[in-house]
Amino acid sequence: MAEPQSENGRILVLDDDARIRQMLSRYFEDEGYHVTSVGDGNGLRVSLQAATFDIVLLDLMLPGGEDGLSLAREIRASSDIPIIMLTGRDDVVDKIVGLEVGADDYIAKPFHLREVLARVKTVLRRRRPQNPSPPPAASEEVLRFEGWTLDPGRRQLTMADGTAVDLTTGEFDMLLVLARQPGRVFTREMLMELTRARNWEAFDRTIDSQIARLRRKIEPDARRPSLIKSVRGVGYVFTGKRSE
Amino acid sequence: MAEPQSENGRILVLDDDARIRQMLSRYFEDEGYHVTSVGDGNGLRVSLQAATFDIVLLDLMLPGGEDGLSLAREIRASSDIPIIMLTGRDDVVDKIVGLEVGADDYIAKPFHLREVLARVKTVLRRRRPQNPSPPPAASEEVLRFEGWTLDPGRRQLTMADGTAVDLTTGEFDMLLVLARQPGRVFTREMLMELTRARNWEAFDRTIDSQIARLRRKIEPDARRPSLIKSVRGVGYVFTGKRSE
DNA sequence: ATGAATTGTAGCAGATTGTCACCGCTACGA
DNA sequence: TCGTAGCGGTGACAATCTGCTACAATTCAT
Repeated sequence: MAEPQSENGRILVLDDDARIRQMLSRYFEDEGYHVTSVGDGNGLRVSLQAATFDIVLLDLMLPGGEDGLSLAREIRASSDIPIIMLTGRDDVVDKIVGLEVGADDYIAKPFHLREVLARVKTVLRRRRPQNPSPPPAASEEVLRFEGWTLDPGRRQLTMADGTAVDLTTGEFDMLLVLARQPGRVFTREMLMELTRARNWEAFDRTIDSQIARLRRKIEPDARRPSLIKSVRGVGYVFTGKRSE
Repeated sequence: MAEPQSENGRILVLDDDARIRQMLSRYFEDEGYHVTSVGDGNGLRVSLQAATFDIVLLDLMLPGGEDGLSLAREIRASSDIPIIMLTGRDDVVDKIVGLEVGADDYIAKPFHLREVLARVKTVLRRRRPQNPSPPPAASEEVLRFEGWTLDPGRRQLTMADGTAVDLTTGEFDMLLVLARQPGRVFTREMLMELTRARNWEAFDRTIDSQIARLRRKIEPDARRPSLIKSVRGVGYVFTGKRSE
């Protein structure tokens, strides 16, 4: 990347955990965003006074009497800057209230950086056109096929009997991309672009390996794949039948 | 190129950047396509009303409240004209959503004109059976004939007794193309176009081989084919009776 | 920082497909 | 009816491509 790409957007991060702040800062800066991070409500207020941001990532669980929801409400009172909340995994109430308060999306901790990036991009894009009615359609829908359940939000796959299948990030991403469009044949190049950040190099069998690993975990008989089939000379297709 | 060759296809380009529009226009016109280019969503709508096109090249990043994805969705709602999206280099979310919305392919900016031409040709050439680019859900119907069941979605063929027949990618594609139009005679050239990506070369018995292999797997008596018959001097026909 | 987990590479084995060569059959005219 | 030019059927083999195991390089989590 020879590009300067320094202004994808200005992000303000509020989290009491310094490691999380640093993690987000580094990642987003690498991605070409300008990041300011603060550890408490006052820092947030000061920063918002001092500069303008395109989006705020707001941790809802703050120590010491601080309350993320109040802060969100406070921000909303004076501006309509997009807010993405970082919530505890199962904090359903917070999520709901958060969206009511005017947050644009929420991400459950622990989260994957790639996921956060995706959400940020989505929100920023959605914002560009005037989007006066904040409550956006919540996050993505769950995909069901042949008894399996793929939950993009929680990033987990469960079998017919309810058992959770342990997929790695990469495996999950791969499955998600494929399963979203059953019957569509994806080339390796497309899969590479859609699941990795990296660049594609000519003779690369990475995708094949990943597919093999994924099959091992989800295909009853890896010799005769029923969910993910290969299309010689082209790539792979998801052949599971979507159910409602 | 002495020929007038003005009808390779009619392309509609939407991009807010006039330079890009011009670049694409000139290039594709040189290549014998008829190009109409517009700079915003309204232009797109008007053009689609006014004339018919073979393909749409759609920039996803539009200024001023316009949203390429919405436009793509809008187009899909009323027609199944092929769409190729022009996306930002790393915009994975856009790519995924774009494909979900029903785009046929995407090209990351900045792109090479050659590349665009290649993709356009590919998309136009084959509305391939195996590459169901039609609207997302449009899972195809299952074909039944003489007890056999051919399921394009799952890419599998089952016999009367429910046993799955193990067909290779090429065999499956071949059968699918033939079985979709029982009684229609396909020349070898058509079959080559419809089942392979490669180019056709004069003396090629590839199709014959593939047919032979396929027959071996599905014909009760390969000597006297009952499902796929040869038409001397022309090609092959599928003669199985479709049943519902 | 360090060990564990995940992902990227290599390379061999097995599949699948592209070509060739050879043969039998069909169409057609002498 | 016989002979001949072509065409289609096949088996054999080479060229490609995919599956998989093993191991190295990275990334992640503590």
